[in-house]
Amino acid sequence: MTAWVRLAAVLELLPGVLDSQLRRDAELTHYEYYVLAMLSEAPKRTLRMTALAQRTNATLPRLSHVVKRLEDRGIVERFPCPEDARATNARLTAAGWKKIRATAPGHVETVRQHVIDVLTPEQITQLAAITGAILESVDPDGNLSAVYRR
Amino acid sequence: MTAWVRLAAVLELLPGVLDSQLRRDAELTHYEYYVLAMLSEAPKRTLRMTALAQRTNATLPRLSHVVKRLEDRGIVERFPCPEDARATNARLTAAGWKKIRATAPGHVETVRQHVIDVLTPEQITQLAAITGAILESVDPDGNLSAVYRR
DNA sequence: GCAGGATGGTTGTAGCTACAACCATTACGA
DNA sequence: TCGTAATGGTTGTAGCTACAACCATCCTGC
Repeated sequence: MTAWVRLAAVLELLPGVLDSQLRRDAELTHYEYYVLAMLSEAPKRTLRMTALAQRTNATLPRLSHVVKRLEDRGIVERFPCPEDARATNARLTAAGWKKIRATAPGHVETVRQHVIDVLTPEQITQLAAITGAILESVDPDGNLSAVYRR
Repeated sequence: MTAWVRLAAVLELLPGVLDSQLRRDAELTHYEYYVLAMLSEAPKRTLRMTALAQRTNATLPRLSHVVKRLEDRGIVERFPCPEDARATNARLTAAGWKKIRATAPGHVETVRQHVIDVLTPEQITQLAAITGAILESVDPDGNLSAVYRR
């Protein structure tokens, strides 16, 4: 019971903390940040919408709306995929690359402050195992989140 | 890194799983369920708005909107606090009590399925300690969540 | 070579949350 | 005892997400 009550509280509170730091410092949602981060790590900073949705644990409609807004802000751009006329590619613009480079340190610091630094090394290992088990039951087929699969 | 990526994925995915089970089976949000659960455990099934907001890890405006909607549905009722004219009390109605009694088993089962049952007893203990540490840094003054304080 | 389904993606909209502004009541200090 | 601040709560609104509906392209079997 204690474990569940606390986990529920973390589920409720932590996203708000992350969001408000990013909104304050970079006018970004935590989810938007994640989108940029995944793009920035991809070859040519480009990813198909479906792949990006998987990596960011989101549905396609959600991603589509978010990318549209980021596109309006000049942070990403979309173009049709040459190999598959159905598909759309999303690519980080130069401005987007600058943005995430500038934003990352502050965000990483926030994550360290509230999660990593308050745990012992053993606890971090434990957390990886625990969240891994939960993810496997929440998303058994691995439809989402190819990333967290070891 | 692995621990954080997975935790972020849990933060993104688990609420959706809980929400959709409750919406499907009871037309309730996970947060609304939590509100009803806290009321049902309180003396006289009544709590002041501020206390209820604390126990549910939410801001007062959010709670106010939610309670208004629950009131419209006949699940809770509000009445001014006799001792402090500023304060408002929220109380579970008979219908609300029936509702949560009917809903709890299914919700508990979902939580077991996705969290409790996929972990070993040691991992559950570890999870309580880990989330406890995170909560303490996210909410150092204990402004919220009196509940999870041991 | 084409019918039917699967895949990839967008759009419309209802509903919830965050934030700021606001009002009423109570507590406190000089 | 009165002015000021703190407390308790509500409301308005902008913005994001979920869900459903929709369209276009690709694949498969026959």
